Amino acid sequence: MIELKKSYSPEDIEDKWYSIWENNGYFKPDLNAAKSPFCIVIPPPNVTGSLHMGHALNVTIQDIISRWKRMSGHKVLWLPGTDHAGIATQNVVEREISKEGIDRHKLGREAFIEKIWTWKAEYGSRIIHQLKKLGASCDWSRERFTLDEGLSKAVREVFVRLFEERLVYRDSRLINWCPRCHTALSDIEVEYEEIEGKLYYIKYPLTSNSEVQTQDFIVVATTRPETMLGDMAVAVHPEDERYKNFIGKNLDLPLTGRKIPVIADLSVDLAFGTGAVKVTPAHDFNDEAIGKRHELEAISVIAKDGSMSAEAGQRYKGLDRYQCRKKVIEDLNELGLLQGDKKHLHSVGHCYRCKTIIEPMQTIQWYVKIESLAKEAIKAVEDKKIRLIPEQWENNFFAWMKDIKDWCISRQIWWGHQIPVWYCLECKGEDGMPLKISQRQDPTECPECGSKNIIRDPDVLDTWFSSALWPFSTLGWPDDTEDLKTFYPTSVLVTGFDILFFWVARMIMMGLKFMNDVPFRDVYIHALVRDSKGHKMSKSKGNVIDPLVMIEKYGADAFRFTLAAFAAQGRDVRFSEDRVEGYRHFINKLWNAAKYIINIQHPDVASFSELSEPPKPSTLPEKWILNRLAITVEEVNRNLTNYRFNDAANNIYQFVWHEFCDWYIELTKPVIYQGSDNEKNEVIKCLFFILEKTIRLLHPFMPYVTEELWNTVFKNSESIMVSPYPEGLPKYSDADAEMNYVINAVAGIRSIRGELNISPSLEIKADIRTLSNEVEKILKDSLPAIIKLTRCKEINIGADVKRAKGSAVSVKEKMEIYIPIEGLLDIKSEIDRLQKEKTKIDDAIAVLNKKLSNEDFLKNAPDAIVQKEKAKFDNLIHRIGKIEENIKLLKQVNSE
RNA sequence: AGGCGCGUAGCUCAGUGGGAGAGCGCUACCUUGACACGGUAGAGGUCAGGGGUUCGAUACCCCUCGUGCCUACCA
Repeated sequence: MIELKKSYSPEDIEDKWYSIWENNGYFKPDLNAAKSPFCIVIPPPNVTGSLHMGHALNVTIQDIISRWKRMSGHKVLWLPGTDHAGIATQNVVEREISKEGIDRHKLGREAFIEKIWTWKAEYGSRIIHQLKKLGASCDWSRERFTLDEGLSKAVREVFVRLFEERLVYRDSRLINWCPRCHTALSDIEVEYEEIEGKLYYIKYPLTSNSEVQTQDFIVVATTRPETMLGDMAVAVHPEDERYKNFIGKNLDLPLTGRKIPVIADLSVDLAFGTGAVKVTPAHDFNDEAIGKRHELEAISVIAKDGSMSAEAGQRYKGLDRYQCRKKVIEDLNELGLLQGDKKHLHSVGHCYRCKTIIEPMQTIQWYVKIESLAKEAIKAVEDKKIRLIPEQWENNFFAWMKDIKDWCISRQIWWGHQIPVWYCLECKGEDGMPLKISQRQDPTECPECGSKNIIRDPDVLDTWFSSALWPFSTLGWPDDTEDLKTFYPTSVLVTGFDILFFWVARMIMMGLKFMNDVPFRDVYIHALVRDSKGHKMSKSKGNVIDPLVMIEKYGADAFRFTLAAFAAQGRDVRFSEDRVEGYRHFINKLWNAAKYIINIQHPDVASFSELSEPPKPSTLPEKWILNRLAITVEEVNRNLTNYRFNDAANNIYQFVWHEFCDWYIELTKPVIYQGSDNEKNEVIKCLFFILEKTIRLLHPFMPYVTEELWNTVFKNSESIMVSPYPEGLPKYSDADAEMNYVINAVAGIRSIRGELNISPSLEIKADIRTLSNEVEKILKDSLPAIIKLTRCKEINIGADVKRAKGSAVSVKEKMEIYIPIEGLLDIKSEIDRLQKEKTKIDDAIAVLNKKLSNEDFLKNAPDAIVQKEKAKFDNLIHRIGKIEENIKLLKQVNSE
């Protein structure tokens, strides 16, 4: 005897099924199977990470696709792994050890890296456990980490080849520097944030031996007064009448004793500030460009830790850049050279890892020459070798790729792939710098001069360098592995738009360069998960919803289904917990439908669970529900193909609840409880068939509950995971329209009962005048069901049915429904009752009216409460109208 | 400043050249042999506003307002 608990409780079964799936190897593709390959590589979460809503959405979508494709007959590889996340991880561990009063420099490079590995061993698998909680069907036997031996080999190979082809180079220029992380950052690792600063107006006096009057000066406007210590010129627009006479003259740079020239440059905006710009080539990107045009020197007055350098002068040296700003202002003020300041809104670059304000800094770094790589990537997208979904992202992609700058790939940190370059200290390369050596094996001597006096570059590669190789490095490249042959190019990449440039664009470039083929065919770009107000979730804002809490409260299935239902293309997700609760109810609904079905008493009921052929019914409800199922199956498959997960989820929801449960199951009850064994046979077959198909259809969305039902109700294969996905079911196209008449008849009778408040326990008579023979036949065939659903004792159907005196009417398509209410209701006392109710409602309206015209209430009550009260008010108004109508109807019936 | 979105029920959101929808919330009734995590009947919307195209616009085009994001600039 099969049994199901009264309601579904996820906590009992989720972990159980997950380990059964994993232990039975259902997540592993069979490479020898004669099936077409399908592959997704996971966007590797940071090892430091813990599951957030973004991951949850991302992973749910990938799992839906993977399970769907697996059931649809592909050999599916969903390859998981984690990213070493250079700066982020180093920061986390640095914070950890600082609690013990240690810093990494005291510890030394090797010992520090050792610490990180220890930390990774302990905490790095947390995120993996959390992915499993969601039900992710990844092949864990192929799990990768970006610092694995194999992936490191790929990184080495790629770097050396780029080096050999001169696509990487070393150069000294201004870069974004994080003084806290103590490393260079690439352009996109800088986040700009609008902050309110001050614009200071500073007087730069003309040098006294000039022919112009000595009291003359130029006023410059700056937000960063401390950088004036490194000023090399003041630039004005060549056409600016105010300054024309100054061009070529010298100014005394206050606080320094240096003299700097006034130069003319077209980049100066006449309208901004004073029209005169102080030029600090060492600490500003625009100024660097001006400096280059005018062959100015660059003096770095800020050191790499954000303090002032010796070049800033004895008075300022060692001060923090912001302390120095204060001091410079004070000093200028004392000298009478500060004209004033005003508030100024401007956006300032911050480190994307630690949020420290970045400092443009002159350093030597490694770069990837990107232009040729970008060209190929653009072409691949233009030629539709890669599809971006939704397509609108192509615009952003092209815009970014066409304007892309060389990629700074060296980082002055310790955690990551150390750059495989050695410098010979004995001989020089073409550029006059120490000779650079980059080989697949660590060199022991200089290949040019044979000197053993070589040292390795201490820097590591940008963490995104190894991520860029992920689609092929994880499959075994540079070795020619079976996995690589089978699964590259991968099928689809599922990712958020926030890493489109960090990651996706670079994978495309590297894939095309080193595999001569795109890394994936489709890129499905999903939305960001935001809070209910539309803000990004972040710890500092305190608006984070923890996916694990959702799973614990509602179960993974309900949570996953919610994410799927929210995942409309091209729109951000504003997460609301109410929806999760709603979908948990949906699961319970499904659970109870299953309970209804297996509780049916019938001698052969067990045999129906092994049904594989679709039933061939002759009765309308069965034809109708099979037709609805066939159409739902078709739509779900189509929507999944088009990455329309929300539509697919809604298709199933609608079918299960509002068609299968609301109508079909109700329609089966007369047969199940009163029908003959033969009639019952047909219906039971159909019930089992629908249930079986439905849970398979739902499995990619709700893996756990469907597996549980599959194993409880059906025993025909080991797991629902390896059963085929429904498709191509037979349709009964006429059934829809025919069933509609039955539904209308039922709805019409119910409507009258509801409106007139006829007790549900009262069995009534109804008459239906049909306006076509077809409708008459259909309704007569379904009579027992209609009677049962409307709790009638008798229904007359026919073309010649007349409206009896004193009956209420409901008009539907091709039929008129009459219910004689004389005798059902004691009309006089019903009118009395309604009058009394009317008085009650009148009072309630008066009270609410008073409340809603109370200004204190409107001012002080929360909006939601006010809205609710207003809604109540409207509702009461409407009800009073209805009651008046009904009183009128009853009076009329009474007089007939 | 430029680009890309969004503005539909009280809230969170789907949707479409012809019928305005879902979940939650709200009102009334109902413990009807799957389910109160339920059922039935209801209320609630100038589909932001204004123009245009069309026989017909919530949907397509233009403008305005509001709002979000991205890129650039910000001395």
